Amino acid sequence: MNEKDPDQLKLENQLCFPLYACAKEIVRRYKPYLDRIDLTYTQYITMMVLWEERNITVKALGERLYLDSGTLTPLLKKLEGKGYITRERSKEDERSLIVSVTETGDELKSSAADIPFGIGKCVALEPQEAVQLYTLLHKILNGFENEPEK
Amino acid sequence: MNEKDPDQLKLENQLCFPLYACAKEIVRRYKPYLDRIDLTYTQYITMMVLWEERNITVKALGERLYLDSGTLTPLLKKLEGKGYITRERSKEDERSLIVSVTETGDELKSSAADIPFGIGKCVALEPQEAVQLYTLLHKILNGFENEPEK
DNA sequence: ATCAGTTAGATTGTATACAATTTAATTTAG
DNA sequence: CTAAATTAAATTGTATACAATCTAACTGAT
Repeated sequence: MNEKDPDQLKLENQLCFPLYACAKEIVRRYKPYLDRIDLTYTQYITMMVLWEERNITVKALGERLYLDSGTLTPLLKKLEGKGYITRERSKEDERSLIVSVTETGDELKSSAADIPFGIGKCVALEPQEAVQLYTLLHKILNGFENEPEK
Repeated sequence: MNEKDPDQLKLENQLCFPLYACAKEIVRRYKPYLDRIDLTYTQYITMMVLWEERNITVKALGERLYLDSGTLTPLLKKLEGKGYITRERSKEDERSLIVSVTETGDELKSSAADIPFGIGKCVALEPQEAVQLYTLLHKILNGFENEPEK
């Protein structure tokens, strides 16, 4: 496990690569399901937060989704265009934009209800392995939160 | 674990989301290291395959990296522009494009030698947990390979 | 109260990703 | 052998991502 072990630069010895590839491939497999409700994957996880929170600022949404305004601003404008959300400035702090789910957006949730099950079928893990993976990923994500301020 | 359990649509109950977020955040943490050698993450994993294989067709490269020509063609043209690779049609089959690492591209490998170690520090996992994660991710990826032809 | 510093979003520019289509080369079926 | 089918890249169009910058709104220290 040397710091300069040249084998560390082999693709098969990387941890990040299977993570990257897996995430990408699973998101790709969402597409046929998401096409039916006219959402992309990023739009879908955004709606997921809104189905739960009803309304949320762009900043809080970005923290939940690990996305910044450069990604969210155009995406939220698209969701607004589809009529699934509204965007309005906060009365208390005009800098903040509050995103809220519309009735149409809410109705989408029932159409999405079978998606997690459909995706589950394409991930070839036993239930207890899925829990293991979930735990490990969240451990990494929590590690990021405790990172030193840059 | 009902097929229509509404809680399945909560972000925190998703397996794909932490996968997506983790991959994205780790790639983002590569940036300062990769900036030094003027590569993006996708260019880096491409070079990693080339450091190992010396030369490879675009098709085989795409299979290794789970990327298609729509992503690879412009990326490979950039790597060619930087002088790290060459691109030439195969003599045996003019449809195939063979990508080869140049001497300059090869020299890059030693500059990259400390990157895996640097990234390792920002992933807060014990060595045995990293192995566990590696195993689970490869199990999912292998599951994809055995998928029915569409 | 004022202005320097901070904060929230929006914007700009670059680089992926990928579906769908196109083009050229190769293979195969009749 | 030749037309049809297949294959490998390239191209086109849409949608992320994210760093860097910008703008407007708020905060805080004096």
